[in-house]
Amino acid sequence: MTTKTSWADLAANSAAENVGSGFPASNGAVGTTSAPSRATYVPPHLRNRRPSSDAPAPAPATAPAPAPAPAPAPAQTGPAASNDRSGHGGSRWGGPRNEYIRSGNTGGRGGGWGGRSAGWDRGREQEVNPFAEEDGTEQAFCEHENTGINFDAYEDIPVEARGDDVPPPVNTFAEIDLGEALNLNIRRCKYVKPTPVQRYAIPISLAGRDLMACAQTGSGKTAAFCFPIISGIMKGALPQRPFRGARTVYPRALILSPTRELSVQIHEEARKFSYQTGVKVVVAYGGAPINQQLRELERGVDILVATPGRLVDLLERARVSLQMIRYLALDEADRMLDMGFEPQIRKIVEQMDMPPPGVRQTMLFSATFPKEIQRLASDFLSNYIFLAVGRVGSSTDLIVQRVEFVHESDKRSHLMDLLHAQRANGVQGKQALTLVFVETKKGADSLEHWLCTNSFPATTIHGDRSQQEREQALRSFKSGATPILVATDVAARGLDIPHVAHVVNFDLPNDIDDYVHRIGRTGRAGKTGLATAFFNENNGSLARPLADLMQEANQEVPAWLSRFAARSSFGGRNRRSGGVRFGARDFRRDSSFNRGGSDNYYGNSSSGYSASGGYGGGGGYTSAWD
DNA sequence: AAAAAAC
Repeated sequence: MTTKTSWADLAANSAAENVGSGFPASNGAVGTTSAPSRATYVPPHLRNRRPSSDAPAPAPATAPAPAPAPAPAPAQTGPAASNDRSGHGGSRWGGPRNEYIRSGNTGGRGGGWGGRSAGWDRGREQEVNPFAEEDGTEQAFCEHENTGINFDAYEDIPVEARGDDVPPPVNTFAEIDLGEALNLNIRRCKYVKPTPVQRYAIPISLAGRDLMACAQTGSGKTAAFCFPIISGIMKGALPQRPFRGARTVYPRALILSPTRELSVQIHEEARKFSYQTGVKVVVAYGGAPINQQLRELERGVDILVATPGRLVDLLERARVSLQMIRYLALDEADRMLDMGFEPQIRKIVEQMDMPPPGVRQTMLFSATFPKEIQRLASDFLSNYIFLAVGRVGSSTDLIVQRVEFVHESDKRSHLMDLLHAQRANGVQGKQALTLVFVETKKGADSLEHWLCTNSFPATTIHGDRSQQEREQALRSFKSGATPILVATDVAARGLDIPHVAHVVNFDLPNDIDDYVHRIGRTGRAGKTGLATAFFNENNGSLARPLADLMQEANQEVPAWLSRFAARSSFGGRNRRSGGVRFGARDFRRDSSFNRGGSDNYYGNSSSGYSASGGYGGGGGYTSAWD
């Protein structure tokens, strides 16, 4: 067994490093209020009808328009607008750029379901500025963090793009014709240049191609599928809305995700990207009052972000039709297609009124993509491009992974040691954010209670809590009010929680995929993080894949773990063969599915797949870290 | 075996 103290010290140091000096108090509302804009939402089918008096305002041909937007030009889209690369885009909603509006509606983020009616009538008249509604914590971090994506950490990333006629990648956002409005939002988000997944996925997607992408969430995966969707909807031909009933809505794009919180997060991001583009994004998920979501939908929806259960409900009520869907995106696609979700997904995608593959454009994103799931997924795709953006071993030094042998009965005191050390090293009395994963919902409640009893401010998120409690827990954790979050796998995937310094696998998962996703909650955006796992005799089946994973990530593998691995190295999906960890492989390459598509390798000078061991491990397993 | 996802 290794020494406790060294682990604890490591945790503490890493935590302190990540917290930085300016951990602000939570919840300082920012953003000012100014005169409401008069722009209203115009549904896509009306968007080419521009009032005759409203001639397009001339704009400088080049300057990226820091000036106030031209007069309100309600929702001008359509082919005419689409070719306008230099002109008056960016302001179809009119109104000055700095109309930072904070409506009671979305300001209610902190307040649960109540109080949302307060700003309702006002809210429908204006588009809330999504850049102004961050809480104080986010705002304060924003300057340092958003601009601080550590692109150096993304150098030397091997990429495989495979399929017919793969469009070449871009190096800058400027090379892509996304439109002025979207470009302005990209600048507002302080995205300086595209991340690797964006460089490859956006051109592929803009070319209208289906895509299976294995990519890291922390590096801008959401934007990678949102930008082309928003751009495409802005430029797209105007649909004839089919008649079904006054209350049925016809979104143009559908984004599905496996958890409610992830859908909320995607919605928040997509709203930033689509601000003042005229593209309306709505989110629908369970556990929250459906009436409110119905009202949102009635106000118009171009992009619907949803969890599967609530969407099926809406479809069965005929409140949503998928007939006009042009874009389908599945986030965490391998999870969406695993045993628990597959029937629901098939129902939505194959058995309702969604256009078939080849008519709609389908994009699947995940970090892990087991071969058997790839096979399932190919049902939803048409002549797709397989894209893998993986890190080579050295880059994963960003997350320091530790494994300790801890008997069940010792886990709590062991956790306590880690937390004590972190608290001692906390900055300004604030503890670094620690995310503790457990196996069961009961276990989560029990551990949370025990931590609180021992004066560690903790909260918990799992599926037995009300949605209100879940969202409150997440907010409280993010703000630092309760710097310890005990979670089940509901929080394992996709959630972007800045400043998580330490992920503790109090109970290890049975599947190495889940481990990969869990530890990916730290070390995001090129920053470092620490992941500690408590391993004991109950985790035997994970020994081999865990040891392989750690070795490939240049982590120190304890000798006792290697012994466990040698003992239990028989078969199973968990088993990794060979040294291929951060590579990715298109299952079409080694199956009868192979249609002879061409290979496209985009390595950079110093490393590529060959340098990192290639894809030839034959493991049939694919992962790009998160 | 557990977790997630509708009411």
